[in-house]
Amino acid sequence: MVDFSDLVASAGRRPRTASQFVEQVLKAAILDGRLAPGTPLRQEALAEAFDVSRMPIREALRQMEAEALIEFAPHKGAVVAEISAQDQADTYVIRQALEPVALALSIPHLTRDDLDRAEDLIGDMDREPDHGRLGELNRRFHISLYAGAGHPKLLDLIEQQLIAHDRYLRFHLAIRGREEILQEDHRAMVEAAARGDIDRAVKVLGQHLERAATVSSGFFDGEAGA
Amino acid sequence: MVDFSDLVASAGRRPRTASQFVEQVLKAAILDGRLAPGTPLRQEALAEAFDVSRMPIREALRQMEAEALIEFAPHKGAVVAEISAQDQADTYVIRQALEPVALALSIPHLTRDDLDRAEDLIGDMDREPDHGRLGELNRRFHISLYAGAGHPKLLDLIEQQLIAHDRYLRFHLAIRGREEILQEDHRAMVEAAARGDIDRAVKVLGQHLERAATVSSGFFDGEAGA
DNA sequence: AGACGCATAATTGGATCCAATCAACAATTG
DNA sequence: CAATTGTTGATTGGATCCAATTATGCGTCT
Repeated sequence: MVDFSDLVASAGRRPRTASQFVEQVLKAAILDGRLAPGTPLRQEALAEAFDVSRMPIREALRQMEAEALIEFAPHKGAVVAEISAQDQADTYVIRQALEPVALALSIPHLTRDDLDRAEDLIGDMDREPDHGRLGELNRRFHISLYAGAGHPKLLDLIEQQLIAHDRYLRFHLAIRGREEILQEDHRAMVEAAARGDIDRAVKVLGQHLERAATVSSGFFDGEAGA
Repeated sequence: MVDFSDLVASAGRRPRTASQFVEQVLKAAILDGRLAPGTPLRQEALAEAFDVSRMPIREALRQMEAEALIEFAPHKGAVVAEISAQDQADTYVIRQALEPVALALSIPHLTRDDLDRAEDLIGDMDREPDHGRLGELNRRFHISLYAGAGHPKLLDLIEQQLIAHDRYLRFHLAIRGREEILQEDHRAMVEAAARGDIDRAVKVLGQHLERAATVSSGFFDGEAGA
């Protein structure tokens, strides 16, 4: 059983509406693994923990359903979406299709600021002791390299996939340590991007995703305990 | 001003919940252009037209926001999402990245049924007089070719992009007639897929999307009247 | 005359209440 | 004794009501 009160206590700044607040907190909790897959989300319990009525809860759940973070069944309620080898593989296939395109489009327009930010994030990842925050840093690193791509819809879509990836990264970090981050690839990508070497950067990114997918794919076969 | 009652009158079978019914009707109306971009969606007016309370309306709107079909501002309400040359270009970039991957993965596993369905849909498109329904047929055609790809998340994502594309296709059909469908490309794709010729099929698909994007891109420059 | 401020109306966000649906368990029957 | 059916409790879906926020229009002041 999960104590939802802990979640709301650890929340950041409250947004304008209660719905957004609920969504923000639940989303973060699902992504960093505090809410395990399959956990039922009872509206009444959540309402009490957040000290609001059931209505903002319902609206937040509806939106998270559309983001595939939870699964909804009419008159049955919501549960945290399951993770699976299949789902993880899907995410990698999609990232492999989208991110090289974004990177290639982005590199010609990358600014010094973008590259600095990417390098800073690599350093931040080296120093970050909390696994729960590594996912966000990794996400921001990748996105910073795609910042010049234009095509906001493309970037939104990639961010969604990176968010989905976060859930898996969390598990891998907990079990196998942080080798999964593959920081050498990150450095090589920034270096190639800084030189404007599109082909090289795209190739490294492709290998990076390929390697990450391979390392990750073994996870569900034996070690998936909890 | 739009008469929402007409929309609800033209609706199909009612799903289990009122929210789903509202969402289904509004979604279809936005996609086929009956609800123009920028149209404000007042909850009270919708509630009256659908003969339900404002609550199912709100839940439906929330979900459509997550699908980017409407735009939401706190305390201001919802409007039908705008369309733009930029948004259309984004959609094509994303489709160009995703669909060739899906097609290549799918072809080895396509069944006779899948191919028959694709061919039937080409014929249906030739015979369909209603522009509003052409989008759905085109969508189903593309998806039928990707049916063997596995990776359900990838297919869902592609379907989302095809849905987004529907809104633009509707406008092009109304203004320039149905040349935009490029049925020769469709036939060539099925033919190559049936032969198991992945390279050829992927190449035709890439050109198909390229040509469609080119034809479409001129749209917003001069002819956008309404 | 134009701009600012205040009051009022319209609209959405949230709370509370009721109805419909589903799950679990007990009683009954073959 | 197993299967089925009725009944009760829990949970979600929907309706109504109230509060908070925003837009609009008028009046006043500069």
